[in-house]
Amino acid sequence: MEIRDKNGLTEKEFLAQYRPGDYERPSVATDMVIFTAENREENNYRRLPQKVLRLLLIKRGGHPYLGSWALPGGFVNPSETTEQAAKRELLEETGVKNIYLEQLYTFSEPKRDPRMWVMSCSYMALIDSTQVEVKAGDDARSAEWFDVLLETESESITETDSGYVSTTDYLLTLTNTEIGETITAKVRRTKTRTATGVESEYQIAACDGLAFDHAKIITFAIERLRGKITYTDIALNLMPEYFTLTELQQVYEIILNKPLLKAPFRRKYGSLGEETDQLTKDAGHRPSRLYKRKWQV
Amino acid sequence: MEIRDKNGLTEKEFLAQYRPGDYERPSVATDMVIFTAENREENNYRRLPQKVLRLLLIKRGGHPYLGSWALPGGFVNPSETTEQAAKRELLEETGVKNIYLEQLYTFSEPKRDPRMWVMSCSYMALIDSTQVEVKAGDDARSAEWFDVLLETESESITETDSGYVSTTDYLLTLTNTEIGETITAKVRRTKTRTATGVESEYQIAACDGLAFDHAKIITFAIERLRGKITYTDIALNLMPEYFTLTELQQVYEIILNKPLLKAPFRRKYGSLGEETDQLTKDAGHRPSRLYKRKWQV
DNA sequence: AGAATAGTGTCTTTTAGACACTATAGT
DNA sequence: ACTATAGTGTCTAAAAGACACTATTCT
Repeated sequence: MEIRDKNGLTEKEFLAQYRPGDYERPSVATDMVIFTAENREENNYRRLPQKVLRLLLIKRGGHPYLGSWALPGGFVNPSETTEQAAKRELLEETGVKNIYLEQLYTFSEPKRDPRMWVMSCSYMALIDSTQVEVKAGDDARSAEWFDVLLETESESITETDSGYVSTTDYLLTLTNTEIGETITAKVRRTKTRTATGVESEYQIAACDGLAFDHAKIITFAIERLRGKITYTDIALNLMPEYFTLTELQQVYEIILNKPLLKAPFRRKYGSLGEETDQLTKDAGHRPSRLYKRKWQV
Repeated sequence: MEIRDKNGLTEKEFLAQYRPGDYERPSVATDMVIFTAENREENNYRRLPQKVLRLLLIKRGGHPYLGSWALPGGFVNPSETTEQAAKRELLEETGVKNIYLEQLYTFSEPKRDPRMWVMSCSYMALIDSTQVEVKAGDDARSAEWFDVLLETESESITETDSGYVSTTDYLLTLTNTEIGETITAKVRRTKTRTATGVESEYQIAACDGLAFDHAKIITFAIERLRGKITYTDIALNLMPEYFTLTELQQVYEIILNKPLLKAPFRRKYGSLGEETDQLTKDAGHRPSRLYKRKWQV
């Protein structure tokens, strides 16, 4: 390793004398979309509890977006990776340690934070509701779980001479009935296909109660989740260790936001669980077999 | 918008007086894996030219990794997104403007650059070889296209009591016969599945001639490319406007690194092209119909 | 008995995989 | 005529979709 550069320095000498320039650098933060699937009890004793998809938001206690809700997250330290930073934040916010965590996308619009240049490396986390124990919010900030609903309001495709433009208008609704909060946002996804390139873009068309570009990040996360549950086993990360196949199907249905047929669902996804000899009890109807999470390889 | 924070400031007043702290910030760069599919002529006049998958590397003219090859890229400016930075670099390196570009992953190991804290937001670009016109390298740096081969050397899965550990050893070989360079790297991918979480990790086990963690980035890009060609139309981005179905099949074969059967391939991917009434000529065998790129919606 | 859910059987349609066959330009 | 590739037909097996049927527990 005795190669010398044009100044006659070896790599070791070069690094010893190296001083970074003083050009501007961005702050880098992680933002996390933490999903969980929770049971919502029915008042009819015979009825099964319904699953709901929820995500964690934190009320902002200072400017900017004071009073709005934001994804949990924070700045990355020089001694850690973005993933380690996300894990650290996750532990602080939810007290959960070993968790499914997946990098989503790095958002880098220069003006996405009105204070300064901040890039956000976003992550999606999936946790099973039996593990969650959200820390009591201290004075400045309160954390709450919101029911998630992402609906496609309209979709259109326009053919152009060299490609097409496709537009999807999403309506994102986040609700928490206990504290009486409802957040809505409209996110438009545009995909422009020309002869030699594509542009994919998310725009926030309307936003009531969500800070920064977090409506984009949440939409992105739900799209990713929808895409992945059909061909991977990530849905298991939302399930407790023992679950029934109907519960698993409900989780698929709330994520995809559409009903699925029972028999084909069981044929396709039944293998995500390992049959046990346990049955549910006191259900007011035929008991259901419990399955154990079986991670696919 | 007259909400005031605990210091009695409105958002506008807050932003006017806001001064960023002087904590350390990372430099953020983009690194690009630019793929193209090129024809390699055969010396038998009857034989079809074979497609090869190539990627662009740049020889480093200074420390660190002086003399090694690196992915094209550069630092992100405060006025642009990472994607705009990638496009700017792409134009500088290849002279290509409208291109398929996809964000891959943000690599953030604090020590991935020995000089300082640098995060890399990596992108994959696909360009069709008829568009490429690599700029002549100036004195300090030369850009070259390398043939790409990613092979799975070994694969193993060990079941643990609460999950499993799966290991894939990849051998990455990049060659350019004209300049007589061969670069090899071994990348190990480890996926650790425990009761309540997954860790996915890429490690460089050996590396000869590639700078930084670029062997990881390239491996990641090829995995993504392999995954996506089976269920999207991205392979079209590697094709010229008019192509034969055999050429398209060859592109699939070099990316997946395995032979495919002709009839099922045509049934599945034939619809990626729109039939024209043009035929190839002077082939020494039956001419082939030309198809036009047909972007899926 | 009746409500509500659990779980299975089976039909049709689609898709994937494998392989063999026919077709055609150029030398 | 022969070479090398183009392009199609068809069989089988597997998967997806739809729906109806039977089974079981608790009140």
